[in-house]
Amino acid sequence: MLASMKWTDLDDNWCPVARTLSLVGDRWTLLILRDCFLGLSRFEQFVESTGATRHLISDRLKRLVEAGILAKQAYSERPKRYEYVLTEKGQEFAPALVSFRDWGKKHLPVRRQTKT
Amino acid sequence: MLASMKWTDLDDNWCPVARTLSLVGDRWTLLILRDCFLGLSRFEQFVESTGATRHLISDRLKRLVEAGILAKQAYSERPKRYEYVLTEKGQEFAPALVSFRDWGKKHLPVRRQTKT
DNA sequence: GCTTGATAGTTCTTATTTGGAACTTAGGTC
DNA sequence: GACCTAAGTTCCAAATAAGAACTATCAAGC
Repeated sequence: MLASMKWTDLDDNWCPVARTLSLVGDRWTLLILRDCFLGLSRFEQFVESTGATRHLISDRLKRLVEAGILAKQAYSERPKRYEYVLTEKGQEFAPALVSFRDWGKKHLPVRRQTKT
Repeated sequence: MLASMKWTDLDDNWCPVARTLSLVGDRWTLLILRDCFLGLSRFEQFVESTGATRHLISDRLKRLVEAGILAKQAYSERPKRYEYVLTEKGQEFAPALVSFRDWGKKHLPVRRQTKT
């Protein structure tokens, strides 16, 4: 690996960690997955819960569906409304998120600032 | 969470996953950690192994040291040369990386393209 | 004591990605 | 027919990353 590269180029890396990161190695993507595990499934919910822009959510959901981690399902025909649910492949991300959760709980306690 | 935000703003989020991601929710940061677990410790090694730009590596190492995940240690006094090693806090990331590795091995087999 | 060679960065300019807000589409409610 | 909801898209400005060259500090060779 002589020259610099973009993260999407990692998808064919020899290392399974790198390949995984080429898909989900991104703050918002992982937050969306967290939300899915918490039971959220709709576009507006992801926007509200993560605080990311609609543009980002749109892009990341597309990526996740393409990767077969989420599935886009119509929950209403008229008007057409869609929701995103974890596939089995997506479900298997649980251990990673649990690891992050545990690490965060142990090492990053909330500093309760007086915020408005 | 009404307005959009930056990922570094996640550091005081109610969710431990979000707080963790505010630190390491970034492709290169996690790749650097992977490298550390593989035994790498020097600037040039990270540059070569990850394929990220020197700028990025520099920035991410700083962040990781600040967060107490890596420690910067001099391995030579003259000339001053430093290496980066996992702290205990950093070591405890192992389960997350293992999860990523396992997920990648299972769901993202290498497509052996004939690349130059 | 000048040149070459590491290592660990920094600087610079350009390109790509995000942020923020408004707009769209398609139907529903009052 | 004015307003509402959900799920996006579009636009421009701002922030971040890419790519390459440059710097600092010493060691080794000649």
